[in-house]
Amino acid sequence: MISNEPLMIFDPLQHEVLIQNRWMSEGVFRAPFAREMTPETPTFYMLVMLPYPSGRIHMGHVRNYTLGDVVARYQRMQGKKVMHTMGWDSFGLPAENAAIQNRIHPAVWTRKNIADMKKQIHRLGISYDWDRELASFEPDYYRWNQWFFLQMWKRGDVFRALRNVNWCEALGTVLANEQVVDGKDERTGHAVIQKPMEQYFFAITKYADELVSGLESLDWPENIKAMQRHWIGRSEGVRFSFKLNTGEQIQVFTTRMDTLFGVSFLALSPEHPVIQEASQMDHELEDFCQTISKQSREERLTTDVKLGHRTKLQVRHPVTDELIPVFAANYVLMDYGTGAVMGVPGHDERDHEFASNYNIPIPIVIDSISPWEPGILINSGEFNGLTSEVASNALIKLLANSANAERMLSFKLKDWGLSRQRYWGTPIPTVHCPKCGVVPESEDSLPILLPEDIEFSGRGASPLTTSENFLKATCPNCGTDARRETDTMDTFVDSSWYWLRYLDSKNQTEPFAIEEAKVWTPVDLYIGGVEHATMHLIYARYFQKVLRDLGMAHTDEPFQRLICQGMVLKDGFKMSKSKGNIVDPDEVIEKYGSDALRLFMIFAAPIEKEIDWIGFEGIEGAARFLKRVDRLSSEHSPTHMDLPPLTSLSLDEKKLLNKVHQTLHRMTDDLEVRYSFNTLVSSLMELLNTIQEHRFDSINATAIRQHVWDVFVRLLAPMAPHLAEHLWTRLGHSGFVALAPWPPIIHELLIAEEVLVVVQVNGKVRARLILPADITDEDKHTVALQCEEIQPWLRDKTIVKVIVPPGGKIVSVVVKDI
RNA sequence: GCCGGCGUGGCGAAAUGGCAGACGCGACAGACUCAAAAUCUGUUUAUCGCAAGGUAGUGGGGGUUCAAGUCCCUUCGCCGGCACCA
Repeated sequence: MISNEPLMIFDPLQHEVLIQNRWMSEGVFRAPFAREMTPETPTFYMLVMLPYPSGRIHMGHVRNYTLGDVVARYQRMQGKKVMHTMGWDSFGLPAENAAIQNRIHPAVWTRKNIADMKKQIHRLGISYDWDRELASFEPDYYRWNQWFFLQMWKRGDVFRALRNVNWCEALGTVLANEQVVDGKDERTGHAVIQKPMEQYFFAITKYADELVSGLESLDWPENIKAMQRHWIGRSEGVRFSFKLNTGEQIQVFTTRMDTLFGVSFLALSPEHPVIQEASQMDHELEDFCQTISKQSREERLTTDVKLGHRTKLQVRHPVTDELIPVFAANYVLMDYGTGAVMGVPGHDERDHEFASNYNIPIPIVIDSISPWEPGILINSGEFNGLTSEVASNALIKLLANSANAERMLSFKLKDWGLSRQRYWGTPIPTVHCPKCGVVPESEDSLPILLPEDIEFSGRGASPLTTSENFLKATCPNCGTDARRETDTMDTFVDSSWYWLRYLDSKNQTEPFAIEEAKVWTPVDLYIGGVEHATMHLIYARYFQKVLRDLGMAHTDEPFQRLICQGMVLKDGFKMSKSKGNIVDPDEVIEKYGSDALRLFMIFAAPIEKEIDWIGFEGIEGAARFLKRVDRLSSEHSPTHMDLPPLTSLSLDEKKLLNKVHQTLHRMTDDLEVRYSFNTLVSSLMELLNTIQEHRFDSINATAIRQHVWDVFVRLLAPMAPHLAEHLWTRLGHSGFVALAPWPPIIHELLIAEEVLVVVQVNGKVRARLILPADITDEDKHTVALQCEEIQPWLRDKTIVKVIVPPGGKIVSVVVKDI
């Protein structure tokens, strides 16, 4: 050891990089493969959401990665092997837009952005295993998207169907929802219409029920679970048919079978086949359907005026045999339920509104508190007097044969449309054969590579259609010349399994080895933005279930615990380039160091809340704290002496050690159970204040101080790892604090010698007593009643009762006037 | 409209039914300094009081409890999600 160097005061700008380099060169954060570990080795998988490489990291990233790093570093100090990695969600629209605007190839643009962001993330000192880094735009990654697609095709999980897309006639291209503003292309202002196009789908609705029930077992925030439940929208109901006068049947879906006698019309979606057929002989109906079809989905959903058109069709009520008119109505959606609704205006708000507009009778058939609630049936023939539930069951039974009534589950969740008419994505591995139709590629032809000879004009069909070489293919079935599929995959496919690729990112023969997944998954903790609460987190859960059924996963759910962190704002607004209110992390690091930035991010607010970046005062506070730690600990000269026997300690010394171990206990709980991060910092600040107040100079002082700082520095290490590393060395330790064991709690030091007991009279605090910690509850009772401070409050009163909660810190006396 | 969450000092916040405001920021005062910065010390919910101390207080109202920021009911406000889902 060089005598002067270890006592050096820490200079973030100078020392942080050196420490980062040491971590890197020694491979401190390398995660082992399952095959390198014994089965008993404890592991922890700490995952943060895969970032899009936009070019610069922002404070939201800093917050996310710092919080993840706190957990990763803590778990490592607990002796676990930790999987903590970083990668790039590097396909998607922005790269393609950059290509159109700046004539730069998406791959070049993306590579540069990744390099820039990586440099920034390095400066934060996050403990990633960079050997496992991945980027979804590399053929090495996306070939496995294609491979999964083929496996899913085999299982019948992929299908093709028509669905509306945003079509811009002027550009001859499909646009993403975010590119369409007010029914126009955001960039050029050309009109956008809805046009049905044939596309690929993953049959996610097959798993809809499991995606709802699976939420139960997850340790996720309630609001996220609620969002997912809502999104999937499971509802139990009945499907049955009404007969048209032509003999044809119209199936409806209802959750209120009990209101059957209140049906006074049928409402069908304008896209319903029965309406489509009828409109061929009814020009007014055709016009109506035309009008509605021009509305975008958004328009249709936001108009509160319900539009309808009375058709010439009528159906028979399945029980009463009455004639019921059939309407086409804009408020009925073809893609939910059966696309047809039995109109019960007496007991459904929307039907009521519609019926009022079109002078349809409004029969009342349920007696209940509110017209929309279940109750007792009235005006319902032989069913009168039954409860809604009993009547529903009876009606289903009655109509089982005559109207094919059966129970049915319905979901709001739609199948996952994964086709994108774009270049910068995973090519879908199929060909269009004139003889065999759409045929999947063979596995050994993968990867289907993105071609380089592409023109980016922003108009016309997918850029892939401009590559002659790419289009040329042979049918894997019959060998005839075929045209290669030009659709690429939704980028949500990339992010639906990446945490498994991290486990085995260099594997050339399979997406990952199952043995690795068995050891490392499910992910123990996943941290990311709340904006991914539904889409990404549902798609990822779906993929996990598919993988399980392919025999490639051993759990039903991918992410056991989830935390969604709040955004980082500036003056109440989201930081964004257009608002010019971005605070660049680099700027902060250059001024205060990354430890200070990290500490502030942890301390500023509870993880799930927003942080408003008002100014740099918060950061300065964090930097000030770190400087105090550095200075105060530098007053101590390291020693190898052990902690003296506890019996030889003075009260003052015990108090300090007490605080140390109470802090340790609390912080361990915050990290292990509560996942409360801001309180970690305040606990540590409190401890520093206590250390500063206890500057005793006794025989045991040096040995005690060594213990105090040994613990303190390790508690600091997950949050401010650079300074902690520096101090660890200065305390005379070799090796990295990052790999040092989390300090063990000395239980004798957890219990204070003295405790504060509060005496309340009628709920008001009247005395504070310092009593020996081992006092019995009986003695507490006695001492409390005798203490001087409460006597005035007992004068002229009768003591009704005295409550001493077992082991508590309070004595509650209840009195009343004599 | 429905679902979920949140309302605590000047500000960010803490408090596992048991001392509300820990910890930090800011502010004010003092020490050091020729001065400033940095650092250190103290004060900082309101209100009454010279003080000791009292009283009120966690959006509003009500309740349960010896004890409520915390649990229950109700009401207002803010944020997020979904939005004709039959």
